[in-house]
Amino acid sequence: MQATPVARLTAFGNLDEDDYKVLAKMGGTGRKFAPNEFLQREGSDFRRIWLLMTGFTASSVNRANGRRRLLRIHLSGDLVGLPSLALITAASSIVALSPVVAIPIKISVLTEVFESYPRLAAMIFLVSQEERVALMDRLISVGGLSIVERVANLLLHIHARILCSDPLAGEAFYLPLTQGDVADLVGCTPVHANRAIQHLRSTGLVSWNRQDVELLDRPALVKLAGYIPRIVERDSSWLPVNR
Amino acid sequence: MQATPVARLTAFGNLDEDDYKVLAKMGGTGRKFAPNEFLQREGSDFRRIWLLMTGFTASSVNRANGRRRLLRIHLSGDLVGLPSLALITAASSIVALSPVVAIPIKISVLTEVFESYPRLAAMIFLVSQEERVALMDRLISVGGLSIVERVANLLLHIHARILCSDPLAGEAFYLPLTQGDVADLVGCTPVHANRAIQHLRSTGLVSWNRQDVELLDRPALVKLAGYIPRIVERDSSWLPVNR
DNA sequence: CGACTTCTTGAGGAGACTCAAGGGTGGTGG
DNA sequence: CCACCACCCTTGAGTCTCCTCAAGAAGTCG
Repeated sequence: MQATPVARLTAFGNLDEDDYKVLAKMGGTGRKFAPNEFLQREGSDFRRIWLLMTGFTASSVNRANGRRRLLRIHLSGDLVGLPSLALITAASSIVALSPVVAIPIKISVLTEVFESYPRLAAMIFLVSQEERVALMDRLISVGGLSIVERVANLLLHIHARILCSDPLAGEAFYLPLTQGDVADLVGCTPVHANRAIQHLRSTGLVSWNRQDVELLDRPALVKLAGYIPRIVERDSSWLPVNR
Repeated sequence: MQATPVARLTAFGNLDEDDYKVLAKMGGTGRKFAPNEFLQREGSDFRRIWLLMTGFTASSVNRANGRRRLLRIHLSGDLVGLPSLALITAASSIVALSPVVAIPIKISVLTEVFESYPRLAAMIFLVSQEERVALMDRLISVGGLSIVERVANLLLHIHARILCSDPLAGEAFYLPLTQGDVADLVGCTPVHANRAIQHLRSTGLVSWNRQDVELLDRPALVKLAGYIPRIVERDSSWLPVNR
């Protein structure tokens, strides 16, 4: 297992040797997915989780009007499919937005983690809490901001996530999303997403050509979007120790 | 600890004697809160979780326009404050919407649960996943439905939660929310919430007088709101056993 | 009884949607 | 190598939902 995919876990504290040992068990062979291919289908009762290695994926649901709604974007290092563990059928699909590599993980590994690696279990638990906060932030965004503000918010969020796994990345990043994808993410029509993007371009806040995005004026974007950086609590003293 | 507050846990499987023993440690004396009183403040770095015994609470953030946004409603049996465990400062406030009784729980109890009661830990983990699904459902609602549909959705959701802790409850329930609260929950103005409620009344779907709500035609409401019942997976075979 | 909050109703305006059509780009196959 | 096709991006015009502002009615609590 490379360093990158565990970045979300190590944000909360250091992993010990045993943790890495059980994580290594997760590291099987990755499966490849093409854009718009599904890792999981909404309504399916087949229970499996994935560890994302590379690429962009999103949780998706189908809408009455035929379009889809993208609820949450997932990047490398994310463990996806956990929410549907609680239900008899999957609440959302998981769809690849770019070429993706993901490792399927057996649920039994999760059993072992909870039974024998309480520290690791608690850290996975914390990542899930972080996801809850992220969903709440998206709810604030969708319910209270204009489309231009939501797009700015989305870009800042993705940029922060990329910085998390690659602290040396600058203001520019690769974004393999169509404007239709952006529309599905911020909850509007492709036409309107296009207008919002052009507004960000014309005001000089963002450069966005094909799949290359650069945040030209991040402070202004932060102000525009009312963006609140979420800083994770590292070395939480309450974390249990492994036996 | 009464039976009701553990309903969300037992939905996933049976608890054993040890589980109840550690849960009993949680059961200190409840603190009372008046409506609009805060259990937790957005931005606070004081880390604590609460077990709700009675009353309605909600996760709340302040908006630029002076109003607040209610992100998620919490009822008795909910463990609130978990998401902010992952962050250095609380992402949202937790506010009482009715008279509330809640038991403060020390974080150290959580440490003990993860260390020694893996089955209970996994069940709390599953409730958090269920919460993620609920947040995704709210995101679908806010991003894709009209105000009338969102209000219908909210009523169906609350009704389902009440049925969960009291299976004998009928179609009528006590809802201690003002129309302003409803507006903050569905993400609109009080004026518009009022119009939506009147629409539901005039079409004979809902009876809503003061704090008494009755769903007069639940099938029609379900259809209107595109409501999808989320059924939890009971007796998940992967759940660990306690040592 | 008076002050306050909540509920209700009206009118005008702004943002986002729908429908529609044209232009650019990459991929495929002849 | 070129023609064609599919998808994505772009732009325009009209419509509708929802918001804002405003004010009055009803209910609640001290």
